[in-house]
Amino acid sequence: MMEKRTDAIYPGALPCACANLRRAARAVTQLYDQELRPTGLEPTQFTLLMALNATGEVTQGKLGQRLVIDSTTLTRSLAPLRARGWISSRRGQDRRERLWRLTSAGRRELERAQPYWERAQRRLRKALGQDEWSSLQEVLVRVTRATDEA
Amino acid sequence: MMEKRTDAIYPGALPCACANLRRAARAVTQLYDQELRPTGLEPTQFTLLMALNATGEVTQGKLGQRLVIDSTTLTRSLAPLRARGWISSRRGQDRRERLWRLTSAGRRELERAQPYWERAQRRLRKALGQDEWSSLQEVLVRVTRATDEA
DNA sequence: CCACTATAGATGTATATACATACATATGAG
DNA sequence: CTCATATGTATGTATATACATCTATAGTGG
Repeated sequence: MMEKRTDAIYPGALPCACANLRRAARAVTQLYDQELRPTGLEPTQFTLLMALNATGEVTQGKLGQRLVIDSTTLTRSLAPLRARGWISSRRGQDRRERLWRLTSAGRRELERAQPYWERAQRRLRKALGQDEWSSLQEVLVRVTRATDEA
Repeated sequence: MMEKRTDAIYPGALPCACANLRRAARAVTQLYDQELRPTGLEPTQFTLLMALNATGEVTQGKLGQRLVIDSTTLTRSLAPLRARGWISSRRGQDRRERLWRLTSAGRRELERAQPYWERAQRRLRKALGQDEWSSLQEVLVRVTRATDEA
C-alpha cells in the first residue's frame, strides 16, 4: 500500500516535465482507483467504456488517436471488456479495420460505475479547488496537442 | 508506431480528470522516449538517476515518496540500474531499509544522457510556450499534493 | 489485372506500475 | 526481556503500455 507522503517528503517540483506529469498521473490514478475499487473496474477500463459511449461505433485506430493510446495496445486493453460482454466489434467496409461499440450490458455497467467515478471527481476537485481544477484540464489538453506539433 | 493525430481526431478535453492526465502523460512520455532513445534509457530510468543525483543517498521508501512510486515497485524498477552498475545499495542502521545512491558510473551515464533530455525539454517547452510550460509545472505539483490531502 | 507500397490490427517481448501477501527487523507495553 | 504490533522491503500476480515485426487487406501506377 502506498504510504501517506505528508509526514516525510512533501513532493516538490521535479526539473523534468515528463517526470512531473507521470508522477501526478500516478497520484491521481491511485485516487480514482480507490474510488472505483467497489466497481471492479480499473480507471483505464472505465475510461474506455466512457470513450466508446461518447463516440459511438468507432475503429480501434480512431479510438487510440482520441485517447493517445497505441492502437496495438488497444488490442489487449479491449479484450477483457469484450470478454465480459460490455463491448463488441465487427469488421468494417475496409476489412482491416475493427469497429468497436458499447453493448447494452456495457452501457448498464457504465451507469452502475458512474457514481463511484463522480465521487472521485468531486474528491479531487474539492482538494484542488475549482480554479485549479479548470486550469488543470485546460493545460492538459494543450499539452496533449502540443506533443503532436512538437 | 503511434500515428500522428493531427489529421483525424484532434484530442479534445475528456470529462475525466484522471483520463486527461493519463493521456497527457502518455503523449509526453512518447516525446521524451523518442529523444532519449539514442541513450538507451527509458524516461523512468532517467528520472530515477536524476532523482538519486538530486537526493544523494536515500532509502527506497523515501525515494518512492518523492516520486509517488510504490516502494515495492521500486524494488523492480531499480534492479536493472543496479545490474548496469549505475546505482548501488547498502543496508541502513535500520536493517530493514535499503539505502540507494548513484555510483560514479551512474553519474557519468546521467551526464551522457542529459543533452538528450534537454532536447526533449526544449522541444516541449517550445511547442507549449513559456507560460503554459510554467503553469503546467505548477499545477502538476499542486495536483500531486492535493491527492495526499484528498 | 499486377506488382508495389501503405495501412489496420495481431502478436512477441519488454518496461512500468500497483496491490496482496510474506518476511525480516524494529519498537513499545508490560 | 518478551510478546504484540508496526514498518521496510521482497515476491507473486495482474494491468497498462509501447515498439518491432508480421499478416491481411487496400490503394495505385502501369
